[in-house]
Amino acid sequence: MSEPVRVRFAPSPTGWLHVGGARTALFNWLFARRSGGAFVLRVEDTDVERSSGESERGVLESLRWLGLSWDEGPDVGGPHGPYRQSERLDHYRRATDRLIERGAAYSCYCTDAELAERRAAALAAGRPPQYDGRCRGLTPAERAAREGEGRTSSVRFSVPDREVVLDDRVRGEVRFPAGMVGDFVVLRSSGLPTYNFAAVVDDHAMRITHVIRAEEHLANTPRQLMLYAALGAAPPEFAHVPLILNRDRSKMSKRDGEASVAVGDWRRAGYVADAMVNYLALLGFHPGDDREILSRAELLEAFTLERVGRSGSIFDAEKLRWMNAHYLHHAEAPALLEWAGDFLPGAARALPAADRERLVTLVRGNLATLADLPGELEPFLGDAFAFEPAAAEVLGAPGSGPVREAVAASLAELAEWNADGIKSAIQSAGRRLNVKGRELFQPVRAALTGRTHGPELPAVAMALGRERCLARLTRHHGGSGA
RNA sequence: GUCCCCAUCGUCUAGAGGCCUAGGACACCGCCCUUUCACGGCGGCGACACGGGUUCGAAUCCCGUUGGGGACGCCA
Repeated sequence: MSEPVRVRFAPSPTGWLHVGGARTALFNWLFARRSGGAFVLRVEDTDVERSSGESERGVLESLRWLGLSWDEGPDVGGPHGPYRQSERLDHYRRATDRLIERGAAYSCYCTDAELAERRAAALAAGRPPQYDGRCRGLTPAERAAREGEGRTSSVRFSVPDREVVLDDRVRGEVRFPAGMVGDFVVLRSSGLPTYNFAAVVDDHAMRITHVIRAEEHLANTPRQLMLYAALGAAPPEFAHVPLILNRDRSKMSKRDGEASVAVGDWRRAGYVADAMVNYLALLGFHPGDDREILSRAELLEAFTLERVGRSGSIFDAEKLRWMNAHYLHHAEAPALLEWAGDFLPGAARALPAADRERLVTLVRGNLATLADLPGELEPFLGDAFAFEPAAAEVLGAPGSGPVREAVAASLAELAEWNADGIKSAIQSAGRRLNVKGRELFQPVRAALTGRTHGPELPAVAMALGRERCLARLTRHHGGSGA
């Protein structure tokens, strides 16, 4: 009851951190931090073919970027290390020996080719593609014979023929009928453990109390429960969270035309971690009220497994974008500048700190991602521009329509441009041409800034490079005419 | 094929028998705000997969159908 909570996130370093993995990590982190428990990071690198140190570094880096700090892990150590499965082989070996001693596991001499052939045959015949258990009852003599042939062996678990009942924290009671799984491999012929076995041995050794993971592991759970029983260990609580889906509702994966699955890609595209965390938290979790924007503290305060849904969710890049824009729009200048990092153009970086802050504050309302920064800042930066020729070009350009004419008329009066003057210039042009002020002000300002901003803009723009703003104005209205 | 899971607007979701002529958000479509550093406000469109029960009453409970997904690996 009062046993301290210990949860873990166990990525396999075979690629970049997937948004689904990120959400699983986030839920674990939230659960741990909320209860004052420990969050353990364990690297499941038992697939030597696909695992790499580079991937591990990438995954850890993405996790750090998201701000999901861990208490124990391969980089920081801890009392139950090592935290990389490839460094825990002796644990698996010992557990395997224990299983064999108890008659709960046995050596299997079947080869990959034989197994694949039988699996295909079973499938073709409409039978479940399970291992048929043919090495289970081998006598010592038969085993010796096979070893004599030079066959290598793996170790399989003797699956007991009984129903397994799981009481899942998000799905409730789930019953798995007996006879559904065949004897599965726990230790490969290479000496490396398989996922189900390593996870059980480690979760037990690391004193994990709650296993919060994706629903794709639900079907693995009966196997793991049987292993806990055979090992004489008490299983942790399980909570299987629904999958994150592609548009076609299949498990989210990288494919053409779909949103990126890698957290790092979103980061590089100018998304900020707070928005990502907020968005991911709300995929499958609901705070219980109408809030959509929740800080980490609010998420922490609201999070419970009881409020995690049961059905899969499609990853909606549009909503993520909206949320990202929200965070950008509401960010204080220092935070925005910190987030901006490499997205900030060199010319802006060269500015005095006060100007830099003023500049980003000015354009932040127009940003959807940090990648919009260079474009939004461009009118205020860069080379000086000759105003007179540009203005002449606009005024002499063809085109018609009251708005365009009024814009041109305003421009003419902008020779004496200053912060107070722009509005009266626009208004007087509007009066002359009988066009509502709003219709004029909008396009002029939109042209100036790319979108909307208050009149302080001209003053700032003037200070930082008014010619450049005007260049933009002439581009927009000089070309499109009416 | 077998087992398991899931099922409310296009999408994320609220809803735990009457508060529902089903609420919020994104997107979309209109309208409004620009003597002011705030990036907003208002409105519209739009869903309980289907069929049976149970009940005075069902989006909510039960059964079935359909649909979708996941798992059945010496991947995790």
